[in-house]
Amino acid sequence: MTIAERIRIDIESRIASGAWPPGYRIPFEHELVVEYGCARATVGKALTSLVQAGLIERRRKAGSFVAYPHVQTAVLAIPDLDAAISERTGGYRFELLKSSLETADDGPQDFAAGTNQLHITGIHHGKGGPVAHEDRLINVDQVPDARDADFSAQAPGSWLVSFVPWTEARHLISAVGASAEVAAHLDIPKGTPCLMVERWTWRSGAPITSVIQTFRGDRFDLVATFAPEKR
Amino acid sequence: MTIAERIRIDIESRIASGAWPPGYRIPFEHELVVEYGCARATVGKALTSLVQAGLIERRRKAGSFVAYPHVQTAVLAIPDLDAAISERTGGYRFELLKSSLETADDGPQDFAAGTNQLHITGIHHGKGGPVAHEDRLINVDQVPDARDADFSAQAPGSWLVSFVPWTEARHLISAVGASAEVAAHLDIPKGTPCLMVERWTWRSGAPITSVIQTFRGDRFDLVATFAPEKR
DNA sequence: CGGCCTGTTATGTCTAGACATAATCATATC
DNA sequence: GATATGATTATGTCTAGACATAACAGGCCG
Repeated sequence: MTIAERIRIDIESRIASGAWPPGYRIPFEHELVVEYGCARATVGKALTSLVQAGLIERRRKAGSFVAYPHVQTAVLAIPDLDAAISERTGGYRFELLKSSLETADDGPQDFAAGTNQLHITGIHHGKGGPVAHEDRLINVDQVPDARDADFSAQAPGSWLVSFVPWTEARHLISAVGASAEVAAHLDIPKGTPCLMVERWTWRSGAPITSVIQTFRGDRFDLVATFAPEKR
Repeated sequence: MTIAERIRIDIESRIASGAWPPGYRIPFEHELVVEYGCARATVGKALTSLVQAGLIERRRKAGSFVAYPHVQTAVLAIPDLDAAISERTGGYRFELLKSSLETADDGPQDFAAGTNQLHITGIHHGKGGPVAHEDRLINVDQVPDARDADFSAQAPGSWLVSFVPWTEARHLISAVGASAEVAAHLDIPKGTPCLMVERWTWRSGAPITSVIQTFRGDRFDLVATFAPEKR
C-alpha cells in the first residue's frame, strides 16, 4: 500500500464512521505532512482522490471539509447483453429479425432527416428462451463498417462496443407493458411488464446509434453497484 | 487550463476521433515530456486521470496503450424522490402509511434476526397523483436517531441521505406487475407495469437501510447520463 | 535446449522546494 | 462607518530529480 493510499483510507474511514461529520474541517495539509511524515504532494494526492470521490471539498485558505451528502448516484453497469446473458443463464444467441438500409425521415427514434441508417431488429436468447427484444438504428454515415458487419453472427451491441469509440450516451429506463409484436417474439402475453432501456450514443456530438431494448421482466433486471455521491 | 488538463484533452480527443485506436501505444512519458516541455510528474498526472476514466492502460516497461472498450457503465442518478418529483411534476408530498418498530426475524427483506428495525411504508405523491410506493426498513441499532424522526413531515429517504453517511449500496432494477396492495395505493389496476427499485445500503459493512420502491410505469423513469467505461 | 541471472527500460511513487492563486483578516484611508 | 489595501495563509500546480518495481531481452551455463 502506498503512503497516499494509506492517508486516503485513514480519512475515508473516519468520515464513514461518523467521527468526522459533514462540515468538519479536516487537518490542514501541513498538519497531515507532519502526522504522516511525508511530502505535501503526497497528502495532496490523497486529498485530490477524495475530492474526486465526492467525500471532501477543498477551499483555498479555508481548508478541506467533509462534504455534505448530496444526490445519490450509482454506477450502473450496462454490459453487452451477450456477456451478461452468457454469465447468468448461459447459452447466448442473437436472432436477427431484420436488417435494412434506410434513409432517416425524422421519425421519433430516427436521426436527422437524410441520414443513412441501418435498421436492425432482433431477439437476444438465453438458455431458457428469449430474454430481450432489440430495435436499433446505426448511423452508417458515421460508422461505415457497419454496412459489412454480419449481425446474424454477432449482436450489433457487442460489435459496436468493440469497434466504435464513443464519448457520450444517455439512457432512459422505464417499465412498459409488452406490445403485441414484442410479446410475440418474447413468448409472453401482450401487456406483460417489461423493462425498457432506451439508449442514445454519440461520438464527439455526432449520433452513432440508438437502441430500444425490451426485457422480459421475469428474466432480467439491472444491478447497480454503488459509490457514494460523486461530485 | 492547466498543462496536465491540456495533455489529457489532447490525448482524449485523439482517442475519440479514432486516430489512436484501441491497442495503440501512445507516446512514452519521456516523449510527451519533450513534446509539452513539462516535468514527467505532470505527464503522469494526465495519464493517471486517463486511466481512472478507463481510456488507457499503463504497463510497466511496455508503455501506455489505448484501452479496448469494455463494459459500458453509466452514472445513474438516483436522487431523493422528494427532489426528483418536485422537479418533474411539482407538488411533492410523502404520505406515511405505517411506521412500526419491529424485531427482525430473518425474513426475505429483513436484517439479521434480532436486529431492531423501523418498518415504514408510504406513498410519494406528485402533482398529478401518486407516483411511487415505498416499503422501507431502517436498522435502528445503527441509526438510533431514526426512532425520533418524524417521517410524516420528511420522507425517510431524504432524511437518511442528509444525516447518515454510507459507504456502499446495491441496486436492483426490474419491471413487475403491481401487487394488489400497491395497485390500490397508486390508483392503478392490479398487474400494471411498474418500475421496481430495490436498494440496500451499508456503512462499513453494517446494513443501514433497505427499501423497495415501486413506481407507476407511466409516471416515472430513470435517466442515466454517461461517461464511457469507468473501471 | 531450457533455466537462471543480469542489465535495460518505462512506469509508479515519492521528495523538497518553488511560485501562483484565492480567500480571509486586519489595518488604513475616505 | 464603509470601503479599499495589503499581509497572511492554505490550497493548486509545477519542477527536477531520485529510487523502486515490473517486465522484457540477451547472454551464460548446465
